[in-house]
Amino acid sequence: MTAQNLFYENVKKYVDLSESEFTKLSSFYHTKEIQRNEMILSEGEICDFEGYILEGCFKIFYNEDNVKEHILYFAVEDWWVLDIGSFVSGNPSKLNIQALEDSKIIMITKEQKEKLYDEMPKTERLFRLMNQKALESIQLRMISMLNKTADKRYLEFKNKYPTLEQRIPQHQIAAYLGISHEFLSKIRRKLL
Amino acid sequence: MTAQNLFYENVKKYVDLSESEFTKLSSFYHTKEIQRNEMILSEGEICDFEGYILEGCFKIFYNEDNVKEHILYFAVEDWWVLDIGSFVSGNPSKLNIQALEDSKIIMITKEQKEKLYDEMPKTERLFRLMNQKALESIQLRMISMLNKTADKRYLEFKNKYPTLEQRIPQHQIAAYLGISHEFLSKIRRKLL
DNA sequence: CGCGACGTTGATTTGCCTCAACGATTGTGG
DNA sequence: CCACAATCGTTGAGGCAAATCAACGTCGCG
Repeated sequence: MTAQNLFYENVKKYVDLSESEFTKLSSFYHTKEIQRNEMILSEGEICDFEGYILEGCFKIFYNEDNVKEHILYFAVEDWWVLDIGSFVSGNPSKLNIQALEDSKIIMITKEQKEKLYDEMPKTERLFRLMNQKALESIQLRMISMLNKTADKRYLEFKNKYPTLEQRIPQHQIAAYLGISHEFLSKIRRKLL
Repeated sequence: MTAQNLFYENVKKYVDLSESEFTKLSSFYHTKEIQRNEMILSEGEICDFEGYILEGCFKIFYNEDNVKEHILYFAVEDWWVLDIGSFVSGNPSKLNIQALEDSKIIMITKEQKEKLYDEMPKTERLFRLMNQKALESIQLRMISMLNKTADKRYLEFKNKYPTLEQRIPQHQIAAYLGISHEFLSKIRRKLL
């Protein structure tokens, strides 16, 4: 499967689109290659794009006191990268988005997105469903945060994203789990 | 403003609807009065409804080992009550929803909701936008969880929902913040 | 080679939990 | 209308989970 087809397959899970409709949908997007460590959004900027990942991996994170990073989520193939708050409201973002690998995404600007909704009303449904999925998934994580100690959350993460656990440095996983990297190291030791 | 008007005003924030369109939209919903402490969803059931609160207050919570409650969110006037995961997928819910006050909501069944989308495509947009708002708000809370100690989170909560802080018993606020009620009590003492 | 990114380990401290005991208030059935 | 239970909040003692700080080893890379 080519990278572009990944998008088509994914879209078709949510709405019926003919090939020509998909071609039209695609025309609103443009491809972008991003190098490892490149920032595609920095705190204070307005997020005027929405990206869909064809290849690679990103972290979406919050920077506390310019010292500590807290990772809101990792995004890999078939996920979205944007700060939805900033994208929707047009307010400056508090988040940062950075590539963890050389990556390839397709992007749409806010302006184009509005046009897309106007010209292809079907996409309202597509993005409603995708938002629902995202909402569900972050709710599950919130429950896990309220509920479970760090070792349980780590096991859950490994279980849920076995490939991510390989691709991403441990100290970043710690920043996602909400613990220090030292403590994650100690958890891993115990689990052996 | 009557309770019904609350719904109209809220909907109009997201999409343009004529009065007759709104009447049609309303016809998909039915009003329901719910008494304090009544459960409208229990763990294991399928959430086949979506409710919009006209009056009152609910907690949406997860029950750990049938002992400890973790509150995913509180919902008051102009919020929604449902388990979106169960509602969308049709799988049994892990969540519970209970009224904290005598309440009045309007409800729509899953079946009716599908019909609503079919007959009034504009509502796709309405619910897409509402989901976006919900997504943004839970993301903010997740950052706060990753980021802040309990006393900061408590102040943030008070600040953001000053009225809720009055309406809701402290031990429930503790369950929302992810701390024990004893510890919340100690935090409050310090803050005096 | 030398430096920066990454990971490990130990010592100490701190945030928060658990358990237990105790008022105050509310609710409820007799 | 009282008695009693249930709910709610407070406080203290002790313990555990996780943070912080510091030191050190490894690896990849300019």
